[in-house]
Amino acid sequence: MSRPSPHDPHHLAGASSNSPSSRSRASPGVSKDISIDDVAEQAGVSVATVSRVLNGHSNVRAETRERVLAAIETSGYRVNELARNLRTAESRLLLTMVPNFGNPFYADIVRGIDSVARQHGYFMLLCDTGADPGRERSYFEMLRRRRADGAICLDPAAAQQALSEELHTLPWVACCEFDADVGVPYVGIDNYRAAGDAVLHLLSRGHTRIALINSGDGYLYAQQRERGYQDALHNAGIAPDPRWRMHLDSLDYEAGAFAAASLMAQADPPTAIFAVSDTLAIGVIKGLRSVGKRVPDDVAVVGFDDISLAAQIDPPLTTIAQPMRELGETAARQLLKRLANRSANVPGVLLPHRLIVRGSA
Amino acid sequence: MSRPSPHDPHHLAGASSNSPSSRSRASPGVSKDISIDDVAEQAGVSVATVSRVLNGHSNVRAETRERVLAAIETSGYRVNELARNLRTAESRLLLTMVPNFGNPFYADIVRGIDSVARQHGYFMLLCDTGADPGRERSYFEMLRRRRADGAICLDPAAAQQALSEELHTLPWVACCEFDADVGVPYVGIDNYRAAGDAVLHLLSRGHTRIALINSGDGYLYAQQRERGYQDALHNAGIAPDPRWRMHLDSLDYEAGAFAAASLMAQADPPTAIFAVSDTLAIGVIKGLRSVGKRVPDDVAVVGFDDISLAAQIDPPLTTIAQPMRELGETAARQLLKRLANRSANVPGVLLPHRLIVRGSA
DNA sequence: TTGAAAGCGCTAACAG
DNA sequence: CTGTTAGCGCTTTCAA
Repeated sequence: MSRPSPHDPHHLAGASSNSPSSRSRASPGVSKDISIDDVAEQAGVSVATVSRVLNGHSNVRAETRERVLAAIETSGYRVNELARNLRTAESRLLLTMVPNFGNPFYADIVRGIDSVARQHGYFMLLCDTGADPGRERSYFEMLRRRRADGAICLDPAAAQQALSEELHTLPWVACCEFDADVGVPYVGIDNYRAAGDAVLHLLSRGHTRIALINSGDGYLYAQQRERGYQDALHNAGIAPDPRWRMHLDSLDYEAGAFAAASLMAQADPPTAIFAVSDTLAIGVIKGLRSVGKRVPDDVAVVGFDDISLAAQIDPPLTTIAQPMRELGETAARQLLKRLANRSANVPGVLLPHRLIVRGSA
Repeated sequence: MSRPSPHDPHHLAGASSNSPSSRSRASPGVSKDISIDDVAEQAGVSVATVSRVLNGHSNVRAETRERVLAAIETSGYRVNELARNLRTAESRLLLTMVPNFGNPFYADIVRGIDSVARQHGYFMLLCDTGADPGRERSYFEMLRRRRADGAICLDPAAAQQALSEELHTLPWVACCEFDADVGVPYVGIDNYRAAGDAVLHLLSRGHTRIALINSGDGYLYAQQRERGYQDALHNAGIAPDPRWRMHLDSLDYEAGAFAAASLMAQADPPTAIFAVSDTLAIGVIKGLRSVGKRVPDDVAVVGFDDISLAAQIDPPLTTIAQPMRELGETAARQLLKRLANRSANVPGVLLPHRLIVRGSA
């Protein structure tokens, strides 16, 4: 998208006008709306011509274009995108649904989406669904009502599936949380292998009593990571104690702290903990400390995601890094591709993760 | 907004239709769009009547209404909001501009805005400006182009002012970061008094060598808190050492850590630090630890905001709490008020802060 | 209680 | 290169 386009947010018709004439026909307080007709009249051309210069068409004589531009400038005209959108049958809005935007994990993903969207002349609407299928549905409904052109959904697969029968025809892609078999384009990482890598690291440090602090079952990634954890342990000839597997319904710091403390209260407590998210892991470290355990000396901790805070805590968190920004960018590009060609076959894509070894394990 | 409204996102015309007839006229892959005309025809009424039932008008005979509803249901019709928006000349979209949505401080504010917006049939578009006046301008431009009806801006006052001449006529309100004299409706807290309260607390703990870690001058709140800090000290008969006042261009953990370390490298280092944001304060604690200082024994730390993480770190952070959720809700209500009545006089409002004493000071 | 008809402001054939 | 014109799909007078 290199040439100036009508959808480029930076292509501001008359935006630099500070002249008082911008409000030439203003009645007290309210500035009267100027339409394309006014501009046409002022420039002595037809609305079609104005529309052409607005949209950067080349078939306008330079001199005419200047005249139109001047009229736009002095009148302070702004395109009415409501009208444009109706006419072109697109809203140029993309939805991004997250279960909880207080979770720092989403920040960079969302930035990635936003940046690609803007590059292509779209705006991104961030929607907090609270992982509630009802809320989620109401956002998908925006697609049907043409308030948005497409969506990227990071909600739990469970919530997605609750709607899936009716959702197949809608233009959206799943991000981070997806069911490869469901036929919706997706982008994410290989959660199974990533969890395995985390366990392998702990194993290589000599741990055998390794606990898993997982989130609830609504998330597919949770199941994938759990299988990765179990298989890695089995492959090492270790039969994991089921008491060491915890399932939490929250990713809050508190939840992690609580889980860690209750793990330590067991008879033969684990010497290492793999938490499926950094927020959880940070809580775990706090919980450990509160019951007098040192990290990593008494208990090693590995997290997941590599949020920016992970490097800041004490001790710095060893974790599996997800390429958040790329995840978002890729998802956005997939969606755009689907929008450009509704029948395009957009495949699922898996991006690489990597283990970041810091102080906690 | 108690009666079903055309703008209630939960008022989903025909949303519960799962019948295959929803795609009755579908060609392979693409489902043909159904318009209000189709519904009218199918129900044997005029489009005007369909429109009336869509909008919950009472002047439709019950039997007719049923017929229309049935037609909507079986056809799987969805209102085209692009058309509706053009006709009613509103987009039902509100913008929220934040300088950096990775900053957890904004999470609850944004939730507050979102919740009030949704209650009133608006959607909220979250915009990350990066505190860049250019980006900010492009979002304000959306108002002029009618893509959004109003905006709430949390950007630095400096960025707002860069645009202020042209922005007076636009429907927006400033939140948290505002210049009361500029004539734009605002909501925030009394930063001057809040900073004073933080200092008073440190004073009451016996500290006299109190440092200030502040953000850059672009933020008005920074100046207000700095004055609060200075005056509180002066009133206690203390002349603060200028070397103890630091100005950072970032609110990152890293920045706080670095500032703390360099403070401690001074000849007569302070025994207490007041950081103007919790993220900074968390970094400060880490920085202190990295140079071998204990908190609060060697150095006391007070933060600002009371983000959820504040209670989780070690030691738990003493801080000034802002009523984030209420700030957002109030800002949204102010904006809505202004939208409902363009000439309404919407005053600025200050919400109460409070000191939360935890372990760090 | 209902319908006919006039646009909302714009884009895109189509014709010149 | 430019203008005329027909809508996009909806809401809303105005009349009946």
